[in-house]
Amino acid sequence: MADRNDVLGAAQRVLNADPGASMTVVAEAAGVSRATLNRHFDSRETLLVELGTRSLDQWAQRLDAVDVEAVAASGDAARIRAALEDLVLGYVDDSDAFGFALTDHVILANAALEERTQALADREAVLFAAAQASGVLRADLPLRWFGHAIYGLLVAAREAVRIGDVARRDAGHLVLSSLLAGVVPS
Amino acid sequence: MADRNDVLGAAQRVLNADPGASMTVVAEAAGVSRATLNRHFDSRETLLVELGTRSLDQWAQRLDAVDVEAVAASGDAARIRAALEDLVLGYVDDSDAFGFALTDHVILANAALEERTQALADREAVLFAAAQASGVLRADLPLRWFGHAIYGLLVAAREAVRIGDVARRDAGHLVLSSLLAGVVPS
DNA sequence: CTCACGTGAGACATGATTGTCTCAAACCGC
DNA sequence: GCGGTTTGAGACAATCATGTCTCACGTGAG
Repeated sequence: MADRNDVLGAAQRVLNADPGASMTVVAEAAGVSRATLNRHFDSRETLLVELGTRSLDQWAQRLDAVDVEAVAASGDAARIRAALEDLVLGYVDDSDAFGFALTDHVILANAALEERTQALADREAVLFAAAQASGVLRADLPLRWFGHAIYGLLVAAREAVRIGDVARRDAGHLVLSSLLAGVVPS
Repeated sequence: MADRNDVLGAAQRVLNADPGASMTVVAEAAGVSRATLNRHFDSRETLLVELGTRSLDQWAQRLDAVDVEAVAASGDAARIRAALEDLVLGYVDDSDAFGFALTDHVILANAALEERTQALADREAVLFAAAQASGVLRADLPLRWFGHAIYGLLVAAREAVRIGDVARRDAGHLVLSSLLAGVVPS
């Protein structure tokens, strides 16, 4: 029997491939009838929002995993740098599964999710601020830019892998290296 | 009277704000009846594809403007570097108007557009290759990655401006600086 | 065995969007 | 001014995804 969570997982896979997939397609992919799909999720939006929530959960988990607040508070440049790298590499891994949430309009338009996104961005910003203070990140860039830049490179990596321009296993390194050092030789 | 081109411009503005806008909304924004809109464009897809074409035209124009082929052939590091900067700054300007085409699924799914996108990416790649050869770009990154990275940062900048995290006039510098030098102090 | 429960299949109404069509009015060049 | 052309307004059919509902079936617990 397909667990509610299994359904969610299948939906994630399908929508990741085609964000416009209909409920019928999602149901088929989940090996479940459309009726059952609607028993689990009142509406399409409910499903999308839940998936958005899932991706934010994952984001939060990444932040927890590196213990951003503690690392930021430490002011230790080496720790901050390491946390930053872990974080970005983790994001790249996640973008594989949650990537569609990065650009899906239904998800992006949801007020609750947007609010939570802001909250998570704030948590992240604390790390960025500490990084700037300790010389790990450039102080001449706006604090808020770092998050966006990472986001953009995630979108880029996802697309590059999809197209076949870069191997999946290289994506993490490319994002991290480009982000930190840029594309010009030093 | 609304010229066909005016309509296209209005459609661009509307869809830039809301990529899911209906034909009715587009027509209203263009100050034209839905009937007339459909006289200009057979279908919604036709309209989208035309807008996609427009954005690719703009891209091509940017490549022409810096004369990529000639610059690449010159092998002159300074010229290459300058062209690269002009190109990216130009893209950032364009992303303001054409940005929605960056992520719209109807446009991205169109075979003809995708083909042309590849062709333009190829033209761009020539410059990147010359840049790598002349030491302007890192040789340890895959050639194809540069285009994606730029694309990603454009998406990032667009979003950052939309949110209000960065001022429009700063976007170009942020993208260029982050792309070239990275976010770590040198 | 039996009963409660979840499920699949499918019919159904609904709503939104799309593309077409018609007709009257406005507009254009001559 | 006239006749051809373009437009707006609105009706129209068709399509499609959605959400609801019913009913028969299978299963699993008691």
